[in-house]
Amino acid sequence: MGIPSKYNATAVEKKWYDYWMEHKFFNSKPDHRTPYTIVIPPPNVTGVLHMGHMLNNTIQDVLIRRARLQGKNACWVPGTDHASIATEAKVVAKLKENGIDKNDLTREEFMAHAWDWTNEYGGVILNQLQKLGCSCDWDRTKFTLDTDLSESVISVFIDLYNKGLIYRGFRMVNWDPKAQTTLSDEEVLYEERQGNLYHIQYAVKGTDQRLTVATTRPETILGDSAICVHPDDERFKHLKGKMAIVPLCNRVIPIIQDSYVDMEFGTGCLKVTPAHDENDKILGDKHQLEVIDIFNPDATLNSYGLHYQGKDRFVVRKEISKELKAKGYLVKTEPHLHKVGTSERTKVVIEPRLSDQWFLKMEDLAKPAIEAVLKTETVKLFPRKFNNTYRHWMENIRDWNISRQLYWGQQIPAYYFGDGKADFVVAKSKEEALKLVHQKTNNSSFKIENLRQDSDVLDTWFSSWLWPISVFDGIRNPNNKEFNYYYPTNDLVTGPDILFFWVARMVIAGFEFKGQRPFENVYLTGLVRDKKGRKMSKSLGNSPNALKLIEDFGADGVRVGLLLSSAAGNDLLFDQALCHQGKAFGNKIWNAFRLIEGWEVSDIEQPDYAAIAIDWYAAKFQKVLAEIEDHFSKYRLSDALMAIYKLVWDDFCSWLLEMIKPAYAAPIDKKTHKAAVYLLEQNLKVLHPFMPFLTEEIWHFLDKRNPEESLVISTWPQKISTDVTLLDDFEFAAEVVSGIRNLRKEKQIPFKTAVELHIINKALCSQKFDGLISKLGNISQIKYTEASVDKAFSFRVQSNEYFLLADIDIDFEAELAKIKAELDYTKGFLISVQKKLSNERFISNAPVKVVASEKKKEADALAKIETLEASLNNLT
RNA sequence: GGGCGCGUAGCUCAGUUGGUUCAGAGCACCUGGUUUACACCCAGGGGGUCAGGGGUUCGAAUCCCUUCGCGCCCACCA
Repeated sequence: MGIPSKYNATAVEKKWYDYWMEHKFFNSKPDHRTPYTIVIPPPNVTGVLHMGHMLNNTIQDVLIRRARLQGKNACWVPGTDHASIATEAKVVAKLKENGIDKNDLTREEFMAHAWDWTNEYGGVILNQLQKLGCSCDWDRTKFTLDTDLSESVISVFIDLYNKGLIYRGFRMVNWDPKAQTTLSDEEVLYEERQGNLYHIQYAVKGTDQRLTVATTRPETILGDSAICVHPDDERFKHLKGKMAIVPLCNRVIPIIQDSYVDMEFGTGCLKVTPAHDENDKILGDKHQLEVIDIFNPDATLNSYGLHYQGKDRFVVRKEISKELKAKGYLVKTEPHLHKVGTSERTKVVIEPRLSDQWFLKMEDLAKPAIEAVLKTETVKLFPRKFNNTYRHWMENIRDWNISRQLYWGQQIPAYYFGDGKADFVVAKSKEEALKLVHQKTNNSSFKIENLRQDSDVLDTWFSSWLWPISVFDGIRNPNNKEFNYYYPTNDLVTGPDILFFWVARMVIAGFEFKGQRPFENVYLTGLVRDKKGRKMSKSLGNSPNALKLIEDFGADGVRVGLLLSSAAGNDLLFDQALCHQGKAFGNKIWNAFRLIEGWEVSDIEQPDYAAIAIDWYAAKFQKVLAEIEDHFSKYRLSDALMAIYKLVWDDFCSWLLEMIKPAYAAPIDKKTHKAAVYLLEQNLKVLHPFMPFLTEEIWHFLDKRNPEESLVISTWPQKISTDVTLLDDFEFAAEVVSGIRNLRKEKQIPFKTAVELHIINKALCSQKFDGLISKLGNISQIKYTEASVDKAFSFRVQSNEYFLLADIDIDFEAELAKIKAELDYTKGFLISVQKKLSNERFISNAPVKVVASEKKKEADALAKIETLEASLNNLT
């Protein structure tokens, strides 16, 4: 089989992905090996691959592939999330396009449409993840609305209800008037908006006095049930016990006093609208005020809105302010910057609204989860800085509103049998519910037809918080083999934006339902931003097409590009140039492989220089391998990749291959070639998690023909002991080579011209690398000498002196100046070191090690000065 | 308003317990180099008052105080 000169990523990637799938290399079953498990953060079933997914899943794939190479039983469970609000919104929009209004459909009809839609468009993202190379066990693919997962959700709801942790409450919730559902606090985003502060006058009943309130929402005056002033406010003391008249609707409301009011803000008079503001609701409860809801669910005004009935809240705001002004009630309007809650999904302004909702008590549930992260560290966050954020949220946790007024999701298993507030039971089926009703009421005349199931569904996160458990069926069958084997999972990789939505709640669920952490480590990635630091978004159009990137740079190139500069938890400013760098790296590896494979191998003796070069790289590889392991242990994946990048590019390609490369058209000896191939294979192993396709392709060219010899299921390099002195010796030799190259460049001695090198080996450095120095510097002969050489260019490495003999005129003045400059610098350095050493407090306080190193510096400097002065004397 | 974090080369960032050449890496830039794997390349080079100021220390990018600039999270005053 010929080796193509260009690497064709697209063709290669498809070939190997199919091959891996065909041989089921990604599949996992419980066995005797140590499991290594990751559950994917399930993307929205309707989602398409974007940069965030690519980063996230590349990281997971790196971790899982490395674990697989380490001989662990690697299991990466993929799947999708039903994403109730987002998906339902898409289905509603789609139906609307076809002229169908959701409200005209029954629940069952709507669900049928939604499932059709999901089956048709859903899960596209999973195929896209395959293009990226993700080695998930696709046979395990789960969906949060699968029957088994839904059953788990329902059973958890019932369990928590029976424990007294779920309750029904009439509460102020975040209402999304577009989606017509409630949102959790986490789904509300606050945006700074320019609004107005309207100063509106209310008449005081029975007097000709007026008082002025300031409000940002004039339309809500129709729902006012009191005016509130501070009890200590001298300006309003005379109003105590009086009544005020609401403009336009002329309703008479009390003037109450409460220290909640901020005397400094606005006019010091607050209008109280308990139905439309959380704080007003609290005030209302305290003072037993009437609750007047003026809105329909879509945020148009209802009959309390008088002549504004049916109009949208924002339209009314404009119109009512005009009317108030015309009638003399509006005395002032001033610009006011304030924050407005908006829906994360639909972007519309949230309306605080009172309604019956289901809540989960969180305080006690959170306790083990707080302890696990902050005290015992059985769950570790990477980077650690998120511990503080986690603590802050968990210690101030509020009850979780888990009901949503949607169809798409698990319907709440509560069944009503009467009109009273407590006339319901919670059960997993109507039949069971009926039994409970009979028990509860002591009345067996209730029939199934009399039962009405709650129409709300559960918050999506109420199913995804079970994900690490439910994908292994750990709720329904807590003692099943798979669950016991794979759970707790090892690593979770996700964005910090869902630390509370999801991560914290999974920890809670893990302890509540299994008594164990759901995962050991949480790797929090940064957000992918554009080059200018802006969030990537559709509206800005700054998000690159993920699939196009893979086409252009190859999956390996994109993976490397993404990882090259993405430290955990830091935002990643994405630049396509990074992918280009990734692709170039692939090209470099490909060509290194072509070079090695292109050599003609012959049964000749191995040159000494080749033997030492091979030994050196073997030692270097081990050193870097240890660094890589260390980086991985700290989840510093980009550092691990950079270490490999430099190892392969600089040490393997630029040094090793140049060192062992045979002369033009000459063959290479068998032994060196075999060693080079072996070392290349070692490189491929550590590269594989990052660049799975390219490495597998090369691997198979290296005589690995059988499926069971595939790189993907190969073994991670072993740690072995090597001759570490070679590393220092090589560093020294490399400096000598650099010295030669510099002189050649400076004096314009072409590389083709061989030169002689004389060495005064004062530092007594190893001569092992002389052969290589000759080869890399094109040195005709190396001579060791005691005395300086006239008519030669010189340079120094530590206290060693090197002379390059070339057939070129020497500029003595220039040589002299160079040596003098070096001498001055070294003397200066010596003085600073000696100053430190003559400081008694330094000697007595600094650790022995540090003092010793300063002494060594002094000795080295002295030796070098001696060398320099000697050559200076020789020249003059 | 409360909390957390950041500011190091043109850009993106490492720098762990204050102490070995600790002032670094990658990219970008500049100079030179094409017959012999790769111009997606090779060899070299320049570039930083570690945001500013003060303090502790024998010693500070690292610890403390302060000023300035930036980001995130939470709560939210009508």
